[in-house]
Amino acid sequence: MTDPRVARSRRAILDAAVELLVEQGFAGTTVEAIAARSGAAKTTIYRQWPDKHAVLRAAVESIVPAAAPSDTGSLHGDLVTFARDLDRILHTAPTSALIPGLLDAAERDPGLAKVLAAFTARRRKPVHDAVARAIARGEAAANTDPEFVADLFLGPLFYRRLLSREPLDDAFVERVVEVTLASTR
Amino acid sequence: MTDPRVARSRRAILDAAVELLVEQGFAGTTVEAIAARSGAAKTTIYRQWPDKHAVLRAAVESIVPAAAPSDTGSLHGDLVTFARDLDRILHTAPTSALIPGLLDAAERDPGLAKVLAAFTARRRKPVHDAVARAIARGEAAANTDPEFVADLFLGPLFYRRLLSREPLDDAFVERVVEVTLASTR
DNA sequence: AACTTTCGCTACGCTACCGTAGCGTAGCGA
DNA sequence: TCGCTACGCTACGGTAGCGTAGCGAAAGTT
Repeated sequence: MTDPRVARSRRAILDAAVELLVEQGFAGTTVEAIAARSGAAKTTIYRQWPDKHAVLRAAVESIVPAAAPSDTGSLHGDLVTFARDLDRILHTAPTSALIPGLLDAAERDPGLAKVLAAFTARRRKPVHDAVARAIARGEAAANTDPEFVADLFLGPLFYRRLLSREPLDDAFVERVVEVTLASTR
Repeated sequence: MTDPRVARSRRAILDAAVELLVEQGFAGTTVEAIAARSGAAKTTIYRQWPDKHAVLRAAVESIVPAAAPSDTGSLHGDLVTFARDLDRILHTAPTSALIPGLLDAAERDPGLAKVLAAFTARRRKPVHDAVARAIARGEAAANTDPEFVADLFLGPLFYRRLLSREPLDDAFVERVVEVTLASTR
């Protein structure tokens, strides 16, 4: 159905684009640089996408991170595990460096705004699930609002990453989890 | 001492730059557009700043928002007032539209990272002060960590603005304040 | 083996911007 | 009134980057 050559070049191009987005940001990423790094010719890029924006959008879409649903048996355990995971992602994975640029770009590009929404939703889901399990176990109050828990829990974590630029050390995570748990009772 | 002509053109240029930053973002803001909108000649811009980056930095610096220290007599009142104020700023003032771009630019430009740090610090200060007053009144535990309170309180507010893009309605603010208060006891 | 499709390559045209030079003019201060 | 300084204007040189055209070669397909 699909020519393996197309799949190959497509993957090489998107990988290179992601690398460059991480290194140079949205504004600094050029089609020419993507071509150079991927080994694909610029013409090949334009054969698969109509313009630069489409390429960047596809690149961002290509790395929507896998959600890591962890079921440790307690809400406390689930949240701590999740936060550690998030910390790792926010400091190592390419995703992290992309977030600020994505936030900015989403402000003006509706297409990227959708990608961002998908990102956010995928981030929130494990929290929702953990809360649902906790309610089922009787660990959390039945009327606990999963949405609010997600805001409350994820807010400080992202705030540290984006605004105050401090690390998510264990003590901090533990305190945020503690407060979050308290709000579910 | 300072020529009024310099002050006048400087202000016109920075105002125009801020407007354009809000509308077009960092990448889309050009010196030529700033010149056109401000009524100043491009040469005048380059007489006052060495290059484009310096102009944009100055523009961002020129709108560091005034901190609104509100002392209502209770930590609850202080926080609610602060959150409403923040909501207003985050949805109307030019500051708001600039934040995502600033976050992204700070990722690569150390100069702007400093501006961002100043921004953040100024945001956090009223919270610190409110906590200090609450401790003095005996309303909050003496060992309450103002830094943590700021993270806990501001995190969800900014998260809503940047990531989940939902409004800061009264019910949400009230719940966040409630949880924050609980953490100080 | 014959074909079809995609590829990489080179070479462009074009536009948008950056940053500078030189000029005559208008506002400012003494 | 008279210098001084900043101003706006026009005109450039130079660069980076987008997107396209046309080609022969290579990799797939039947």
